[in-house]
Amino acid sequence: MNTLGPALEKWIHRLRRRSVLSAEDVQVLRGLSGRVEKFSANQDVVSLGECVAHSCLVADGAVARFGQTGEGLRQLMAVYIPGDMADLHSAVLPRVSAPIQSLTHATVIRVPHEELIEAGERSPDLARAFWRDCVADAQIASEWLLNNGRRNAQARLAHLFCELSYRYAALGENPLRFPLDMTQNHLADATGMTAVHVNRTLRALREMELVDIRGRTLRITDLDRLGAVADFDPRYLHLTQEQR
Amino acid sequence: MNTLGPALEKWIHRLRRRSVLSAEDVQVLRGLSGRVEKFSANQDVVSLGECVAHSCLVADGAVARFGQTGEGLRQLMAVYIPGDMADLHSAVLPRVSAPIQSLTHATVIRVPHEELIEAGERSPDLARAFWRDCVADAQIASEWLLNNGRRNAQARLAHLFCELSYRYAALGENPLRFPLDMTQNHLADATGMTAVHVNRTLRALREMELVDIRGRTLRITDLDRLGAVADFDPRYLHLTQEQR
DNA sequence: CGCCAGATTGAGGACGCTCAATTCTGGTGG
DNA sequence: CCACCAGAATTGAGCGTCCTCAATCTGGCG
Repeated sequence: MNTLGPALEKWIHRLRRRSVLSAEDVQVLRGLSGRVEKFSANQDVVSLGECVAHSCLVADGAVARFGQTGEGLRQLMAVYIPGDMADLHSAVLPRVSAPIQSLTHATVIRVPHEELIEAGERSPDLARAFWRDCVADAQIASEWLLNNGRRNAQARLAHLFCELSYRYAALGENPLRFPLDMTQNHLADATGMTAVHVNRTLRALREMELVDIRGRTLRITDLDRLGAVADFDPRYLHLTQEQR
Repeated sequence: MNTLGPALEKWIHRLRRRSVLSAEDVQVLRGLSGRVEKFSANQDVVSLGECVAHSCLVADGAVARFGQTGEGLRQLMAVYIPGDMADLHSAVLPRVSAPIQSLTHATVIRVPHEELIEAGERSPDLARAFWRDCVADAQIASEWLLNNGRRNAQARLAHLFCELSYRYAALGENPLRFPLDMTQNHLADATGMTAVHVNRTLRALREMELVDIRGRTLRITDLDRLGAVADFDPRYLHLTQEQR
């Protein structure tokens, strides 16, 4: 364990679910440094247009990547929970094309690109693991595109909840009861809906006894049926190792 | 020039727009091999669930990546035109989570992953260029997500046309008159609409004197106004070099 | 206790969908 | 060279999901 604490371990754990890493590679990862920063809700972690020199590892809370139209409509492009390296991709494309903001109180560790790139140059396996991680995230974005474009309101929300459930499960946490650090406005921006319609749809899901939101925690009453409503197939998350 | 011909040169050209590559790196790329394959419309180039050992370089025509819901609704996740390496990402994630199909007659060159990976291991710059290319593609998918989730029918189609215009321009071709190898059904699947509504929206765009589709070619009458309707900002395409 | 962001509810309207029929087009074989 | 055909484009009518606007309610915090 190093100064970056459990968040880094979670990230390493996730990388190892997706790639085979040698003990040395893991040691290199454990040697990464970082600066801890805390945010309250709805603050820019990384701003649009900025040219960043660090990637953000989420240690606590939740952050998200936002897109925005000219009229100011927002679209959430990804949600990051503890153990996620929110913008690993910025290591190779440092100009920020979509800002990252905190959804609630969040703490983030900024890891220097320099160290990530150097680690990748020393170990091709590590370089490939980083590349693969970005590709896996891209496939999540693609699934969101499908979700957004071709499913109805209930399925969209259900799908998002299923995704989070599996991601929390992969962290070893309870997949049926986990923090949902998003307001209904955030949910609306994630699913391309309005907050009003999110509210009504949420009520429908509650009345179907599928999910229940109490404060900041989401309870999944029936994951199987929720998955059926969502048309959910967890394979796109690439949470299990699939080697070439 | 090698056996892979102008398609490979186009791809190298695109990589060099996004990354600085040494002359040696370029020579390595030119040394890649590949097997040419031809397809008629709507055939699987790469099938769902398959574990592929090659990436597909588009030489002619157009192909696209498809998502599909349980009910069979389809969502186009990306369109690839000549010079695009459609699934470079499969080099690190070979299991196909979204099939690639031809949109019209298309010819594709299958490049062995082996050679790509080896090239990346020899040259960290090349490895980073591949990684960056995948990241840039991911940002295009994110922009599609925003487009799909937060813009109306006219803007969605206009945005797609603008994107293609800039991508053709980057290949040195006419940005105001280029092949649109997509049926209205494809356009519908790309934008999360129905074919009927695509048709009506297309008529509206034509009546606004913005675009005109004749057979398989798209003519852009007024790119500036089209861009305004689309709320288009080409930066997400990463077609100009932006170094760290 | 007052304040404020977020959640909830109502009513009406619009954008895009469904279903179905018709026309157009390009490629095919006779 | 023409007739034919299948796929694509086009149009109409009616409907439904989701949006807009606006008001009210709730819970946490200073």
